[in-house]
Amino acid sequence: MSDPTFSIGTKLRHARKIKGMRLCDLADQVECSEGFLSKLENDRVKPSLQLLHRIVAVLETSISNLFSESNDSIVSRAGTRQVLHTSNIRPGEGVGLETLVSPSAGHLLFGAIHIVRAGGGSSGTIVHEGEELGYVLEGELDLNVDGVEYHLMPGDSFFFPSRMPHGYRNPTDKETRVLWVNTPPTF
Amino acid sequence: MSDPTFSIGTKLRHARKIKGMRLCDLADQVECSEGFLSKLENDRVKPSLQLLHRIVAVLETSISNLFSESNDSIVSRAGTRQVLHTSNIRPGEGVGLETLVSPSAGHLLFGAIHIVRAGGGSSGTIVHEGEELGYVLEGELDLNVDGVEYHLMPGDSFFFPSRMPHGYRNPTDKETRVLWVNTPPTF
DNA sequence: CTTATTGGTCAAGTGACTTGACCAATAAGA
DNA sequence: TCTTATTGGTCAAGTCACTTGACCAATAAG
Repeated sequence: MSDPTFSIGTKLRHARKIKGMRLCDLADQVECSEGFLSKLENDRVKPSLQLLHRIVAVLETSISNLFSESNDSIVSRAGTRQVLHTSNIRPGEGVGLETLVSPSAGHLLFGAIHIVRAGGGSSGTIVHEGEELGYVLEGELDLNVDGVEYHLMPGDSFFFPSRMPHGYRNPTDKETRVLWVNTPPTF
Repeated sequence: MSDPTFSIGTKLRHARKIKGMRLCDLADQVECSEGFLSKLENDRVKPSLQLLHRIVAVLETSISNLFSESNDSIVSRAGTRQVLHTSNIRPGEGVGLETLVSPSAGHLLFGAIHIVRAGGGSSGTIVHEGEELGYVLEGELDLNVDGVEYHLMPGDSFFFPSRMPHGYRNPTDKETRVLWVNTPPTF
């Protein structure tokens, strides 16, 4: 009822997974033993603050992030989300706004972002492992997956493995809003 | 450009993961070797149709499902989704409709469903592994996670580990629509 | 000056998956 | 017909990432 959403160990493990590191990689960089990190992620030991500091530095998170009870971060409110990018990628390609739907950047098996694009906004083409799912909340979207073009309307959705080359654009001059979910690699 | 979305091996692996089985479990039930299944899931061998038949039987999928090119199942259209439940759980609790947003039931690292609930519709409380994310598309939702009640409006979202006891209901007599994403256990 | 406690190390163990050597049964070639 | 491939597998050893338990130095407490 008042437990933090995730234990310290779980948060650390997720933060590590998101960076695609193994225990031995982290142990190398942090300069401590792999076994100790394992116990740490399973909440079997308490680290010193010195060590914890080195760990969060490597994992690019913060100690406060680890310790935040963040009970309320179970719910994320429409207007209050953390901004990831305010992209204005290339001239004439419109603007975009990406905000974080899943809480506290990381510590997750999958993540979701809310994307708003106006006036022809487009994206690059990224290829990686994992899977991608999107749901068009508002407006229209031209999605290109593996060379095939799909035109999506509100309520339409898509799903594909991340390794398929993909990109998208807003073909209209109205705003398009998309909820985009994907997995980090190698979970 | 015309590859199937997933290879046979990947589909088989996902189907197995969804059932929470290890290679040795499947090998036991199918009565073949673990090594061969490993090679099969990595697309290094072709099985006989007899063997494949036994495998899909255990995994509760079908051969046609494995071989479907399903290029177009990358996109799922608003009105055309597969219905999972048409629930009318208990008298006085309203009705619900759950449709599948992610394609072809299974073979996925995570899945998404679209939930529509009218007039006080509620859900049971399930506890399992994994993580849950939801986004309120329309209407209002009362979400209960680990004994704490949250009231959500359109555009609000939630995220929590599946092991926290959770349930939800529609507190209004209007329709509520939610996009719900979660992971199968043990990925 | 003992005796705990804290914060670690190290090496062996484990679970799940992968790999390579091998093999029986059918198919094909001279 | 008698080799010779090819197909569809088995089996045991190997690997990878993680876990576990025995141990240990340094500080704290009785």
